[in-house]
Amino acid sequence: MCHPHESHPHDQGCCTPPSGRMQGFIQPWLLLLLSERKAHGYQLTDKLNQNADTKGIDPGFLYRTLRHFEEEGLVKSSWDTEGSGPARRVYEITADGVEFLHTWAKHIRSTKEQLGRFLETYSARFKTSDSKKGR
Amino acid sequence: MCHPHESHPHDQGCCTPPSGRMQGFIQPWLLLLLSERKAHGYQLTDKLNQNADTKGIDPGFLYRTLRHFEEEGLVKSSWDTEGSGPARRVYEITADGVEFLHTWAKHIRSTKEQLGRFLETYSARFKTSDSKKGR
DNA sequence: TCATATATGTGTCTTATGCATATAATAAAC
DNA sequence: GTTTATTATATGCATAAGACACATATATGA
Repeated sequence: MCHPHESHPHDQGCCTPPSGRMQGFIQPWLLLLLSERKAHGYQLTDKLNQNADTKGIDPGFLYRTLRHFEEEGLVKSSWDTEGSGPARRVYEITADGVEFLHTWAKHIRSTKEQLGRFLETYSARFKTSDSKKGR
Repeated sequence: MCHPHESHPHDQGCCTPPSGRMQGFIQPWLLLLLSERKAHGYQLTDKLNQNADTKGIDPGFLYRTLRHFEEEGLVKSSWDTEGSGPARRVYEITADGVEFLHTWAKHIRSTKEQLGRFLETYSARFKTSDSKKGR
């Protein structure tokens, strides 16, 4: 299991470059979206699906994450029974949540820089001396 | 468990910005180092520890990863019984391993770009209008 | 009343990785 | 020459993220 040349559905890490999304990438997007306006899970799914980087989120994961955020005080929720269809749990970001989004953004910036440093070293090692053999 | 304001030793993902290293970050570094010269695990640990981004790797993880790479044909190993101390298992990257490193690098470049797109959206939302309230 | 769309969840499994611990051989100390 | 430290490799176990499948509930239209 987990062969580099087969592409298993949910190969993450291991010896394969993670084919899926990087870990902890959806969460800051959720907080960012909620910082724009309050929304319920289904709406958030729609918005995430409009962005290639966050497309195809698992609803189970989404709702669990939102509940988790609420436990942590990053968001708060209330039921919206207005309108048609089943009730929606509407999430709203808290001050703590906004603060936390800022912390998360700093982390993402630093991760991006780490990746940049890897790519620099990598490029220095393989600068055009790619010894392209066929392929 | 996993509260944003407590900093647990190995908080990864969840609702906290991952405090440790991002998933799948050490592996490409290992292949990159091995693409420069063959080495045994202990040497690789030393080299990783010289880089702030890869410092403090767990030996168990290192050796397991190397064995895994070997199963996948990305590296091959042989015992070095010369010199003092216990035998060292010396790892050498294969052609497949080099190719795979390139694939991995592409993935890292794309992840970096994803992070960039998040940060752009984030900055657009919070451009200096940080509404700094004390804190 | 039965199917369908909307909306929110739970159960469970795999995998990555950290931490603790085990093993083994040689070198150095006593 | 036996104990201790250093070098080196490896296994066992716990946890957490996330994917997948499935369960639940309400409203609407046929």
